[in-house]
Amino acid sequence: MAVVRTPRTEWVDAGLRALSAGGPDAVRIERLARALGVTKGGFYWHFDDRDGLLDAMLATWERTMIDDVIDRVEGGGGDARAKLRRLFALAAARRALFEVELAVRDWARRDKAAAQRLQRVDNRRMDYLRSLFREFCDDADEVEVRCMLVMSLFIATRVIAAHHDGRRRADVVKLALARLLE
Amino acid sequence: MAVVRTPRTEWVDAGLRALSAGGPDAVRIERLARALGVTKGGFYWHFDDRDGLLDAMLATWERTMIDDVIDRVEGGGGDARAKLRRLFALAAARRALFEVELAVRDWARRDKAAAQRLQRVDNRRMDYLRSLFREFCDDADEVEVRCMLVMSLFIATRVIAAHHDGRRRADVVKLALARLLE
Amino acid sequence: MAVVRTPRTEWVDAGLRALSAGGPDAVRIERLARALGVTKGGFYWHFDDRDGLLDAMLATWERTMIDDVIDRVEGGGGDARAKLRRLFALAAARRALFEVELAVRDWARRDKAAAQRLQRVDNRRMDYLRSLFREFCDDADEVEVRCMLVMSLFIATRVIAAHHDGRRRADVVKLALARLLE
Amino acid sequence: MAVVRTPRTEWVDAGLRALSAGGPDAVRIERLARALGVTKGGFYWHFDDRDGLLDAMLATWERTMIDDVIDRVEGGGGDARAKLRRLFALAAARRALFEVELAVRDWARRDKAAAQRLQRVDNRRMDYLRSLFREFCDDADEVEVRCMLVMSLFIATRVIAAHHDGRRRADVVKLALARLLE
DNA sequence: CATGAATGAGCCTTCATTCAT
DNA sequence: AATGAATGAAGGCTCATTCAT
Repeated sequence: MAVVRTPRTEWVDAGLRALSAGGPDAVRIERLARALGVTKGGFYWHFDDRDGLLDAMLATWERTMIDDVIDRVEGGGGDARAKLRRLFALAAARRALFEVELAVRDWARRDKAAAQRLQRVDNRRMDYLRSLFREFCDDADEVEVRCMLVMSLFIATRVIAAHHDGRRRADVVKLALARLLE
Repeated sequence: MAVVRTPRTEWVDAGLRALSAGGPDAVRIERLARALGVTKGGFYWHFDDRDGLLDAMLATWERTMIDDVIDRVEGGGGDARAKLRRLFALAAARRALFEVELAVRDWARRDKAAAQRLQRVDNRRMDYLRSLFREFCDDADEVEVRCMLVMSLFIATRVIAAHHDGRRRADVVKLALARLLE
Repeated sequence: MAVVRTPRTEWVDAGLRALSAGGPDAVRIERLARALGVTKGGFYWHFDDRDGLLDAMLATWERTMIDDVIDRVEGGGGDARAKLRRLFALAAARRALFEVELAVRDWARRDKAAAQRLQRVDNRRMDYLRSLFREFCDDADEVEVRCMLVMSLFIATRVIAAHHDGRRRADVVKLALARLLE
Repeated sequence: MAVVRTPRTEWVDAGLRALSAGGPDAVRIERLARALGVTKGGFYWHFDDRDGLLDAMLATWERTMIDDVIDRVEGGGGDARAKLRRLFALAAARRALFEVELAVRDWARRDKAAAQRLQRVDNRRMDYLRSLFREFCDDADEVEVRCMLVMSLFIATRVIAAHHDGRRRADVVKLALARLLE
C-alpha cells in the first residue's frame, strides 16, 4: 500500500558511502537520515537495527564485487593477460567501489561478519585469478605466487603512501604487472 | 623528582593497543583509563585533549617504525637478500607492532595527520628497500618494480583473506619473496 | 498533529527561571531537564545546542518586554503621568519578569547577543518614555533628563542594598517619581 | 621562611579581575593560576578553598570602595556639590574598580555573603551622600529623594543600553546631576 | 513509510580538591 | 610556596533505539 519513498537500497548505498568515507563507525543512522533528507524513523521500517544495515551493506558489496566486477572483466573478451590488465584498469576507473573494499578490509580485522564476506570475495577473486594464470603458466607454485603478487599489488597500490624515485605510481604498477604477465 | 605514577608513555601504549584493535574511533579516553586502572581525569594532566594523545601515538609509532625496525634489520648483518628476508620475519615475529601499521594505513585515508606520518614512514621504508635492491640489481626500473612488489607483498600478506589452493600463506609468500630476490 | 509532550516554550520558561535565579551560567541543560521531569536527551530535539536555548530565551524575553509591558501600560488608559506610575506598579507586581531583566542586564556586559537584545529593549522603552514626557514637558533637554532619571530609578530600585533613613524604599521611590512628574 | 612568590593579594586581584570580566562563575582557580603563571597548588596555601578566595575578594572590594573612594572624594576639598561631581568623575576615571561593583551587585542577588558586603558599602555610601545633601538642602524627604536619584543615576548610567535622542550619555548625566544639585 | 518526541548510555572536557614531594 | 599527579563530580553533546501517531 505504502508508496516507497526511501527504499532500502538508498539506505544501503548511503551506508556504503559513509563506510568508505569514514569506516564502519561513521555509519550512523542519524547522519544517513539527514543526508537522505528523512528522519531516522523510516530506517527502522527497513532494518531491525544498525547491525541490520551493516549486514545489508556487506551483502550488497559482496554481490557487486563478485558478479559485477568479474562479469565486467570477462565481458571485455581477450586473453588472460588482457583480462588481468582490465582488472587493474577497472579499479582505477571505479574508485568509489574500490574505496569500499579498503574499508571492508580494515573492518574485517575486527568484525566477524565483515571477515566472512571478505573471505568469500577474496576466495572468488583468487580462484578467478588462478584460472587466468593457468592459461599461460604451467607450474602450480608459480601460478600461486603470481596470484599472490597480483592480488597484493592490486590492494597495496591504493594504500602505499611513498613516492617512487621520480616515477608515477601508475607507471611502476604497469611495469610490475607486465613482469607478472611474462 | 616526583615519582611518575602513570607516565605519558603508558597512555600512548594503551592508545596504540586500542588503535590496532579497533581503529582510531576505539581510542577512547574513558576506556583507556579503565584499562590502566586510573580515572580519566588524570589523562588531561598529560595531554591537552584526545587529539593530543592521537598525535603522540602517531609520533611514537613513526619513531618505532623508522628507527627501531630498520635498525633491527640492519643490525643482523648479512647481504641485502638476507636483510629483506629478515624484514618479513620481523613482521611475523612482532605482530602487535605491525597490526598498528595496518590501522594507521586505514586511518590515513581520512586523517591528514595520520597521512603525513604514514608518508614519512613509507618513504623511509621505500628508500631503504631501494638501497637494498640496488646492491644486486642494476636496472633502475627493475629496482623500482621490485620495491613496489615487495612492499605490496609485505602489506597485503596480512590483509588478504583468501586461501592458497592448499598451501599455507607463509609458504607462498616465501616463494614469492625468493622470486623477487633472484 | 502529534501531541506536544514538552514544548519548546517550557524549556524556554525553565531557562528564564534559571537565568533570573543564577545568571546565565546557571542555565544548565541537565538541571532544567530534571526540573521538567524529562531527560536531557530530549532537549536536543528542540534546540541545536545550549546556545540555541539561550537565544530563544532572549527572544522570548524581548518580545514579552516590548509588546507585553508597553501594551499593558498603555491599555490602562489615563494621561502620561498615570502611565508612568503604572509602569512602576507593574514592575512591583510582576517581580519574576523583572528579575529576568536584571539578569539580562548583567549578562549583556559580557555577551554580545544579550547586549543586542537589551539595546533594542532599552531603546524601545526609552522611546516610549520620551513620548510620555513630551506630553507635559516642552524642553527637549528636560525630557531627556527625566527619561534618564526615571529609567535609572526604575532599574536601580531593585538593585540598591541601602536603607533610607527610616523610610521604606517604596515611599522614597514614590516621592522621587512624583518629583519627576511635576 | 618561605619567600613569597605569589602573595595572597595577587590571587585576590586576579580574582577581582575575573569577577568583573565574567561574574562569580568565572572566578576559577585553574584559570587564575594559569593567568598568574603558577600551578593551582599554591592557591591552597593561601586559601582554604574557592569560597575563601571569594570571601577575600569581597573583603578587599569593601575596603577599597569605602575607604578609598570616599577618601578620594573628600580629599579633593570643595563644597558638597563639588564632591558629588567628583564622585561621578571618579567612577568614569576608574572604570575597572566600578566594573567590579556591577558584578558584585549582580552577585549579591543570589549570594548572601556578597549581599551583606554590598549592603554595608551601599549604606556607607548612602550615609555619605546624605551628609553631602544636607549641607544645602533642609527638607529631610527631599534629601532622601535626591540621594536615591543620585545613587540610581550613578549605578544605572553604566548599565542602560539605550541612546539619548542624539545626545551623548555623559552630557545627559551631567544635566541630570546639575538638576539634582540645584 | 515516516514524523515528533523522548530515553539512556556513552563520550570529551573542565574543574575543585587532595596529597605526596 | 609550589609542582606533579590524580580523583570525582558535573556538564555538553551524539546517537541507537523506542513508541505513538
